[in-house]
Amino acid sequence: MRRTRDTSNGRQRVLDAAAERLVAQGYTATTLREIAADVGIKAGSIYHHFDSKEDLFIEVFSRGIEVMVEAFESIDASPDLCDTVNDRIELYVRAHLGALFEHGSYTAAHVTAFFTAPNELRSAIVPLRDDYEHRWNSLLADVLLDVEASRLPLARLFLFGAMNTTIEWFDPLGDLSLDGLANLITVQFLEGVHSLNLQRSTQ
Amino acid sequence: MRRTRDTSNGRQRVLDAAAERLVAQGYTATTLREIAADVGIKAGSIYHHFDSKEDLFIEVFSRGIEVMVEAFESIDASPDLCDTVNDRIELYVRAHLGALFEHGSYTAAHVTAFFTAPNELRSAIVPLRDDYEHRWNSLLADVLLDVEASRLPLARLFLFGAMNTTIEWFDPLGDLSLDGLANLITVQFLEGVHSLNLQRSTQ
DNA sequence: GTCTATAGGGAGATAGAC
DNA sequence: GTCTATCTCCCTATAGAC
Repeated sequence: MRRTRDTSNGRQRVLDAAAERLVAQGYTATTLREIAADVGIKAGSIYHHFDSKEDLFIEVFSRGIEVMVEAFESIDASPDLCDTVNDRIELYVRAHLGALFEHGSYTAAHVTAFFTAPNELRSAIVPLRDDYEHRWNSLLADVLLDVEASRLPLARLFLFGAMNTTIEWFDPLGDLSLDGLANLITVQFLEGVHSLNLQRSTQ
Repeated sequence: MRRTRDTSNGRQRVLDAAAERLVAQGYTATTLREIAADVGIKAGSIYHHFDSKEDLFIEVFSRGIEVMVEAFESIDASPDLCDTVNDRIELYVRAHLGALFEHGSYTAAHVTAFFTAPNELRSAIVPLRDDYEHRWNSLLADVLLDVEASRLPLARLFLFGAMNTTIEWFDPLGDLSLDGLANLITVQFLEGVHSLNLQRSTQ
């Protein structure tokens, strides 16, 4: 594998460092000086790659969603990997968790630090977030034909809540594997969502 | 109702303003100048009430947990309000959501901004968090006798994930009431948690 | 592509008058 | 209990040398 001279390498390392700092500290607490030090350059040099701090972090957050979308689409592309509806959903849950824990810090940065970013930056990212959420809503509507459709968007929010907060406590090196975690979340979600059919309409 | 001269009133208003700013902006982005302006005083005056920014926010976060604990204990104190296990859990879920949406911004501030605060501050709060989480683990263990006990701590984490992220999307003025939300979350959680008994052991 | 040097602004915190 | 004034520090961002 030939290693060509990659001019974007420095830029990439800045992005990686920014994502890691975001997870640990949030937006405002993360300084360009720290990021530069992590990479081994000076703060001013970052402006050769990005126009501003906001510009840099827009790219980090966007990449965080792209990682999730790519994981989601990789399941879409192989629709015959499993037999049952439950197993199919579990694949998507596993992909989402994989984006959080196995493909760098970008998705983790997005999930933990998005709400610590300035409003203007968030506005630029919201359409991408909406797109990913829409994919999930469509998936659930296509697959859970026996569940009242109007309940699914709310159920998805509960599912996202359970999945995304794993970033606060799950240890990939602990006893429970990501596969095991995906299985547990999926089973609990699917049993729960089916129960909504039996439920009295809400006040 | 006689209105006595209350020397802690100014202090209380600073705390309230700090909690609201925390929800909107996170720890580092919230400045003492802003908080002072919200209250109608100058930044330097805050130091008459608190030793430091960190000191002020420790009190905000602590109060956020106290509100949850008080809501939890108010259910403990009236154990004969309902017949079934499900209804009983629903009362606690409703109390937790009430702390998030109906008793000021303190609990919301804690849930959204805790991880944006400096490490030293977080360390001071962690024992209080642990205490509240322990109450929930005990509650579930006492009440869900038919569920394998080792699964309950994980199930509680899923439940907290679903409850706490409602702060990102739930609108108390919308069509769905807090009672309705509590009912939906509880039903989905309980059906899901019972399904764990049937599940293969995880890898 | 990275450096040094620095401009310009805003943060937390303190001292002392009122 | 609040004010004004100010100290000190660190941030983002820019300019120009190498």
